[in-house]
Amino acid sequence: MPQRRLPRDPGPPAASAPSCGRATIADVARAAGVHASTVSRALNPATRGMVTEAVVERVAQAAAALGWRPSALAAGLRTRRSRTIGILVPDLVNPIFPPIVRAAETLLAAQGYATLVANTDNDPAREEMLISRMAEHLVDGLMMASAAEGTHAIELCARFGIPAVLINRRLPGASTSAVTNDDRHGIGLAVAHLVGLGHRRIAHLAGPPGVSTAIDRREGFLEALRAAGLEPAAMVDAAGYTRAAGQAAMRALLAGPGFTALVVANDMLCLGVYDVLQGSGLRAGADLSVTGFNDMPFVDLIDPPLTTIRIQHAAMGREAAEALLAEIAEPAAPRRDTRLVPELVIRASTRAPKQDH
Amino acid sequence: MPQRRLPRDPGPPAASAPSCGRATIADVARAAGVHASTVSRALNPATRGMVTEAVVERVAQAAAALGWRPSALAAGLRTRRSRTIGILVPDLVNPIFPPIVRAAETLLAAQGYATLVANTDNDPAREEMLISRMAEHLVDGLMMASAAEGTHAIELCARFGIPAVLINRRLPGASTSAVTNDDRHGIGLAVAHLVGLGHRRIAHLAGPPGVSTAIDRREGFLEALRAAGLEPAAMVDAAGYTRAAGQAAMRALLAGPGFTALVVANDMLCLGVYDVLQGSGLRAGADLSVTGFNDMPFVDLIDPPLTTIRIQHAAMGREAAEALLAEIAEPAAPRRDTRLVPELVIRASTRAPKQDH
DNA sequence: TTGTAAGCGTTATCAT
DNA sequence: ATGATAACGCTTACAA
Repeated sequence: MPQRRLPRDPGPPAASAPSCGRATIADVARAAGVHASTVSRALNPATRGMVTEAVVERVAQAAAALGWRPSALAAGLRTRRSRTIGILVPDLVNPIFPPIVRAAETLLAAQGYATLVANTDNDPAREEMLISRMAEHLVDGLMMASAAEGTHAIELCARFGIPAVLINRRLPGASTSAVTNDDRHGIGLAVAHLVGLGHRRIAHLAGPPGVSTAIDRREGFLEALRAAGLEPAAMVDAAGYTRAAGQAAMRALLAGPGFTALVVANDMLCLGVYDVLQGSGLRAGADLSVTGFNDMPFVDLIDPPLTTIRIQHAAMGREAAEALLAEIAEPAAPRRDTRLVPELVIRASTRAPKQDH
Repeated sequence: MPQRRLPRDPGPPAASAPSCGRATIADVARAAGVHASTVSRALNPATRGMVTEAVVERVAQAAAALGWRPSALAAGLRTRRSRTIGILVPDLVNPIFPPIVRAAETLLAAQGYATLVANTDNDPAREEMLISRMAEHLVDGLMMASAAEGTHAIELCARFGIPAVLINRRLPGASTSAVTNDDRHGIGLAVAHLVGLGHRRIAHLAGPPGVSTAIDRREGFLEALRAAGLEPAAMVDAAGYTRAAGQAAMRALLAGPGFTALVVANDMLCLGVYDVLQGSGLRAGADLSVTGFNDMPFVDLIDPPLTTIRIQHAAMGREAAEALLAEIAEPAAPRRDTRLVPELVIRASTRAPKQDH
């Protein structure tokens, strides 16, 4: 006998398997002979205390028997939290991001969160669209790696009321928590290393203007040089943190005054530097000392292996996730500005200069 | 005057901004002077046709004015689709996965989907937990890269009714759609290249037993060798697709009969091969020709640059996403088994053998 | 400690 | 073409 479907037939009070699809909390309640709200309390670790041991047991058994799984959507609709965190990166293919995302995801998963990942392509419009979409999905928080300049990401998050944490780069006036590297210190390690090797004519291939990592590393470079009583031999800005931009900047540097060592703002740029060096019949290490920044995967395998500043990729993802969860748990808590301390990794791209000047 | 909170005060019928939090469809309805269901129809592209042009316009304006954003949770609860897709990878840090995930995410984002990413660590228990969690979040589909052996992933997806697509590896008896490489063909390209260079004593460093990529590449190796009228000089299985496993297998190979060329099952293993070679004072290319598989990022920069089989990383992610969306749209459609055709990339790790045997 | 009932924001069915 | 209403599955303030 066909029945009107919408007004769900309450059916016989006896325990019965769900007619179709997944079991709901009501099915479990029926099977356990208690009310749905009791099931909810028994199954939720936070409220389990309100329920008698025996009932908890009975409910758990019924739930297991029916293969009940909570609906994150239904719960989220009610509680206004989705147990979901969003991560925005410019481009997951850039090798510095996977370790960060991976570490964050692992920590978040352990805390019961699912992780949404999206690529912004450094495109503010796209970023805006992605943040809106994540807001629609009611993400509990957002981690943003290397937000592009001129982004409205922070304002958007604020408007949507989404707690956010910045990774890798800070943003000029933002009062958002951030987990970054101590870039000034890091670049100082490179300079000190080169000075220790006997270099006196040291140049800097800087990152793109306006980006916090570039600014801090440039300043750190100048500061460290000054501390050693030296002047920069040359300075050129790259147009972006890309291999191609590294090539262009390196060509510009070679057209200028001479230098025996080059402090580069990041490893990706170094790939471009190596390209140009190879094209000029020069060799990193032997003819020119080169240092990078990031110690991204496999720069230990390129030829010659790159001396660089190792950042704590995984710690960055972990700390950012922790900061975010803390902020979600206690929205009023003060923001954190965490600086991770990088270390120098010496490989074959740096040696003493051929001749002293 | 304090009021009871839960029974939401309907308030004056006049258009009024939402008291707090985001505007709902009811707020928009009030502002536009129509019923909520009309708003829903007007705002949903699929049902917009049911509503008068003028009303659509009025509703759209009201929605914009109130800054209304749809709630994916509420919609999902009702429609049983979350517009969310899950991607499972063993380890995002393995460089072959980011390009795949990135391409998939980009395509999915364009189709209005959000992408959940998680790392399984090749741990079946963890994988099971992650799939369950994604099921709780009601993912509309799941993409699984390199499912571990002995996994119950497929059964789980079936139980939860989640459409799934395999990437990179197939699974023995699975009738799931899969997007993989034509591994037999690919490895054949490597063999043909080496034979063409004059090699006659060719060995194979195979992948871990039981994995489809390893099996297909091993068979493809033997087949291509036979086609050239040759016998394998040696064959050793690696314990996994890791650098360490590559080292171990390479040591085993060096302990056996001699060979002038080595076909390795993947690039990551090649890193281990290079390590051992370096430790033995040998050089890839000069002393032993070596080929890899995957053309993962930066193997063009290692020393010597690796001759390898380039797979279509991005296409893999794209095709898999497309296949998944197709399956979601038409669950009854037949499964697809897509093989992407790889190509040979010749670099400095292969040359003619020093002397002919 | 447990039951009752309302409500989270949508969509879909029915009636008009 | 639009309105009324129930339902999606869960949580929680309140009552008992």
